[in-house]
Amino acid sequence: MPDRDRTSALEGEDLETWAGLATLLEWLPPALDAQLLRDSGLTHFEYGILFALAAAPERALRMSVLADYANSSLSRLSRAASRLESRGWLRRTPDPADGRSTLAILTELGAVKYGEATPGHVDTVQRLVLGVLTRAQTRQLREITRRITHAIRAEEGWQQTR
Amino acid sequence: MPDRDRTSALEGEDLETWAGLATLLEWLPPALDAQLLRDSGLTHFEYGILFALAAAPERALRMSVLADYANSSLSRLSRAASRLESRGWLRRTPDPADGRSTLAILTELGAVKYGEATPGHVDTVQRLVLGVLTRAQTRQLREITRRITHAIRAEEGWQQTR
DNA sequence: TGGATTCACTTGACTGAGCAAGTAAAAAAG
DNA sequence: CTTTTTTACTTGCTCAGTCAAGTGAATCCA
Repeated sequence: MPDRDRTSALEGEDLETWAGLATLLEWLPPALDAQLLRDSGLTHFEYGILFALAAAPERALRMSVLADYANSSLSRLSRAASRLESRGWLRRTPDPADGRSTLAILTELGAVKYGEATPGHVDTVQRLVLGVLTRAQTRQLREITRRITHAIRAEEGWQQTR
Repeated sequence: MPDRDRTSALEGEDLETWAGLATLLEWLPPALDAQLLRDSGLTHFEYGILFALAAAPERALRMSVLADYANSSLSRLSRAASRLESRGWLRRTPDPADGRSTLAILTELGAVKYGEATPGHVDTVQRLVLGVLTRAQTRQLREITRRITHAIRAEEGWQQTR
């Protein structure tokens, strides 16, 4: 684990690295949204919700669990769920096991929608990300994102679902 | 340059890699904003504007050039500039050389603000990103982001300042 | 068992970003 | 030189996201 000098300005290679990542942070999300919106009328965030539900047993998850999977605050998820619900792709019902919880359930229509949206999205991820990296880089990227994510979690006391 | 199989679902290591990056995309920007907002009342985007101006000759740049540096649409920059202007950190004046263009100029107050905000921000970038990576990983990250960014630019016909 | 907490959301108010339409200046066309 | 087009923004509208406050349901605890 390195601990390079901590002067008070990013310089040289570090600056380049950081600038590159910052640029990625600005450009990649809009690029993903653009394809999904154009082809399926979904944001990447909404797609993520469908993805998580499609993979879940009974195609159902508690809102709080889903929020966790989708890296989302509960409030953001709540609004997104309203949108998806109004389009018939999702429905919500109180959890019979605990009246406080709400189950988000992917409808049949939602499952179809998810199936239709997937190939284009996967293709985009391949074209923009996985496909342009070598195997070694893919492996490194996995480790790199893991380390950064851990650092973030450590940073902010790690509050559950924010 | 690899060209691995293109089935229509992300699986195994590819899925892990992508999930890791997607998580980073959700968590890192808020983490950066959180520190900057708490300590300096600036978003990362606004900080980027101050950074670009501080490094520019005369501390001035045309809005369109600045938009490019800040990975921003002109409309987004225009609003951000209004906010910064109302707080006295920036002023705008028509470019004497071309009346269509507007020069964004960092004020003395803005330069001070930038100076005060920088150490904390740099420290955060070190703690969350550069400091948790090995030298080799930093180098790889630079190349990885470069490749992905290029792929995005290629993708969308690359429209100037969006 | 009953009153206070805690939990799991939902919602109102506000802010920031995107898109499309508008404006003024410069450049190009005729 | 006038008209048209292009350039460089700015702004109104709408919408997604945050924060804080609100609402029931479950749990704690005396």
